[in-house]
Amino acid sequence: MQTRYNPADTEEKWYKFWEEKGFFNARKNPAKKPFSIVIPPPNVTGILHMGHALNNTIQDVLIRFKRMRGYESLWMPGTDHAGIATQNVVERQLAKEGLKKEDIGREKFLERLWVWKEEYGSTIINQLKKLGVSCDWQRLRFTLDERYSLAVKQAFIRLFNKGLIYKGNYIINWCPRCKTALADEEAPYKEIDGWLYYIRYPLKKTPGSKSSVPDYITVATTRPETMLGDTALAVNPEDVRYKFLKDCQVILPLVGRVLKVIEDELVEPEFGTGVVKVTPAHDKNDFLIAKKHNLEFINIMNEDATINEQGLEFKGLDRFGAREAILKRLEEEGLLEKKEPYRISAGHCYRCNTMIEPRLSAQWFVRMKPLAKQAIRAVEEGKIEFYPGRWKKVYLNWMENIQDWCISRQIWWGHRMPVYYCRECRERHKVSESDYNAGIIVSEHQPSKCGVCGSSDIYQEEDVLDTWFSSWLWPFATFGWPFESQTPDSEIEKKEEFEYFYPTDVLVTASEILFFWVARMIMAGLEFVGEIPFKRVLIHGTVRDIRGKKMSKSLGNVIDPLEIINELGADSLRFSLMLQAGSGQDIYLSKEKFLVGRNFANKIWNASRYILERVKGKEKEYPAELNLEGKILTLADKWILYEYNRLVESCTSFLEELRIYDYTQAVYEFFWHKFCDWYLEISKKESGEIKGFLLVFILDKCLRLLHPLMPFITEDIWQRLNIKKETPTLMKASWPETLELTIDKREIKNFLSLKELVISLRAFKKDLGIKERVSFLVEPRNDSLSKILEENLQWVSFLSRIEVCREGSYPEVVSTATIDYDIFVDKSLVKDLELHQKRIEAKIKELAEFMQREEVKLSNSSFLQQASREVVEKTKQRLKEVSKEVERLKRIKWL
RNA sequence: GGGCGAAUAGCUCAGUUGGUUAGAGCGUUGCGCUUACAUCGCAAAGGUCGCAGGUUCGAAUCCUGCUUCGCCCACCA
Repeated sequence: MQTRYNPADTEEKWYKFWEEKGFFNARKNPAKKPFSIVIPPPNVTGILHMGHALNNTIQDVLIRFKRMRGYESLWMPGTDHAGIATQNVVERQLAKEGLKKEDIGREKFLERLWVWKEEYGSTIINQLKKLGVSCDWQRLRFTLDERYSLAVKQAFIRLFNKGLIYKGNYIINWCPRCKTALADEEAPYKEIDGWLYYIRYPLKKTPGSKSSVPDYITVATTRPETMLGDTALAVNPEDVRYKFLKDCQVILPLVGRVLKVIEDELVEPEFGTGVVKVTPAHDKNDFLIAKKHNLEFINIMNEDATINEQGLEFKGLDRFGAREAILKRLEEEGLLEKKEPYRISAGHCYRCNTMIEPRLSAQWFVRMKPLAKQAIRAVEEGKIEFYPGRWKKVYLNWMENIQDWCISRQIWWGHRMPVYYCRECRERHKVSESDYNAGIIVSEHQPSKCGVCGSSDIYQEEDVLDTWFSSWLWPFATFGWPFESQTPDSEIEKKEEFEYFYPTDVLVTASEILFFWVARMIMAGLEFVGEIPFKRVLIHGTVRDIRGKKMSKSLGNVIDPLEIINELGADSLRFSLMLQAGSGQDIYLSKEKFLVGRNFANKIWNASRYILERVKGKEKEYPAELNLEGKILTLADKWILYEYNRLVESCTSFLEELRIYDYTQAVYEFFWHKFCDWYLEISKKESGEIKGFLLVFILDKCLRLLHPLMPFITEDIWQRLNIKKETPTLMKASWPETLELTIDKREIKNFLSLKELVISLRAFKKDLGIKERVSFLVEPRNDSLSKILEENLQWVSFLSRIEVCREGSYPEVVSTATIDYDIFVDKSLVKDLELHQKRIEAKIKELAEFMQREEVKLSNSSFLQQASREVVEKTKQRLKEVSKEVERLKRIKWL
């Protein structure tokens, strides 16, 4: 074994071994309890970033832990077709050839998309493998797989038949670059700097009205270009300032249209001038008002957000160009009163960041309220739990205010909607804006003729479904649902497999997709299979750079996990992430932070190297389990076994409670600072008949406990151990159980006091400026301690780098003390007493202050009466001990 | 506008029903090649737990208010 751990030597080798031997695969196994997780399917266009690394490491830790604990542990992998994102990639490819997708047509374009998918679609999967994830790759799914597509169609049909899907003309978020509708969740608001423009709309007095009217009325707007589509002005009904508007006509500048004047509570009299221009086809609010007041809808834009023929002279300009042109014209006509700087919040496409254009168009929607109902109940009743629990509120808050979901997309890459139209029926009905259901046939396959009129002139809906409309079925569609309508392609798509593994146990995700995905999966699970999709939801933080900025390519602040894997190893990456992933907090990363993992891996490597060399050739094969009968254990042996037991217990319960950080911390602390720093060091001076076995035993168990975190290095070392192994791989080895130990607590205390003695000696020596290995006189406070010191003298001397004397005659001594031992050294050897004196004085002061506080407490009758007896006893005991300590420290000062 | 969260050592964070002298990692300072490991070991410095009240015998922990920061939601022209 080399003196340094080299991950490159091990990682690929072991991953291949695991995968080829089928260790990742999970199948229905009645002898075992199931444990399952479905992966949040990465976009097929994705490349591994730190967020994936974090998310998947957490899942792998849980999956590996449960597998070792004896569960049939399934991790279902797959990728998401990511409609817009993937289409964009191939569109860019086409653009390089000077082509648009329309040039080659839908069919050819989709062909190219599949070619792309076949070539690059497994990139992210291969990268995940480098991370060490133990997914059941035989089950790899893709949301556009044939079988999966069937599930999507079925889901659509079922909802449609229940009346939960409808088509309608509404204002939706339109991305003029992607040329598609987007769901509200896909169009997050961002604040940008803009202006609030004050525009004068000329007034004309109507014949017969008495009041005097001004020449114009001023309207404030942030989007002057939409005025081309204005059909009314609105004021608040309570606003007395504008009552006169009833008596006049408002003329829309530049266009000349006469506008209605309406009153609506939605108008805020304090904002701007208190008069709102109403553009029903280009603003969500205006749309609602227009519906209420029966206004005319005028669409002034094309799908690429250029002005259409409704825009008169501005036709052909894009929306921002039109704004400039209109402002210029208004200014020329003296109708632009002023402008004020104003922060506008506007939706932006989550795929390409283009500013959203609210657009009136015919789209498909899912009625969410009925679906949300049971999904709310499931969480309220605790059937699904969030970790950390605070997300429950966020979830409920969103669900209770849920809006209908726009699921149609005007793109080509995706599940084309299972909707067909009968041309005859539609023409006969002269389909109007309000009657979208005429001539609609919803069906899995294209019907040969119309069920109503018998016509065979039937065509399919052009739109595809929102990608999330397929992802929300993920926890059951991946198993091959629906089972009724098809025969399984293979044994892993059998209904029994689904029934065994579903509901899944934990869903691990970042908070960003709580609404996009998690909430919707809960609704889908309950709606389509009548059962929650997962029992627990673990929400981890977002990965950020060291200054707290989200990592993104455009900011240039990404830390590439693959680079970390190449430089430091996957285990280092995994461990470092888990150690920082706190309790769902965002994590702030810099490259240096990954050194913790590398250093720890190296520590494991070297500790193992030491042990393996030490026991080399001693035994042919060590037994797997500990039999201590008739064996003599040293104090250190007992202590490490005692600590080991505590470790096993806490690791197990931490992992069961999804407290991965605590688990990581615990196993790190034990291995490095207890096992290596103390037990291994002591073992250098302590032999004993079973020392070798104990070292191997603890190492074996630590490798098991560490395996979920650091699968590669642990497997590599474990394979070198000469113990009796129950499986060919550590992956499938059993998770450690606590030992039945009969260890007297006093012995642990005695060990700890020796440990404290060593620490005091080291500090004492340093304080006094003694570098050489000189003799110290150590006097135990009682006889039994005296015996203990005698027995452990060797390692105490060794670890404290002094000669421990039990008898000595010092003419002049300096002394210090621990609770149980007094320590003396010949004054002539002391080089620097001052530092030591100062520290002792400081310590005395600190303890005296503490004592005072405790004394006050104990003289307080309410404390004595009301605090539990246990607490009072403890306080008294503590005070006694501290006062003893102070006495001793004071004595030292006089020497 | 509504909701959620955070504020603890120079930095990043633990601190689970209120009860040892508030912890760790990194960083800093000093010492050290001792039978694995300098990607190491040892020792040390460093904190009125954001502010102000309140509850309590006792508050980093519970309550109220305030300040600062972050996130999410919303039909803020």
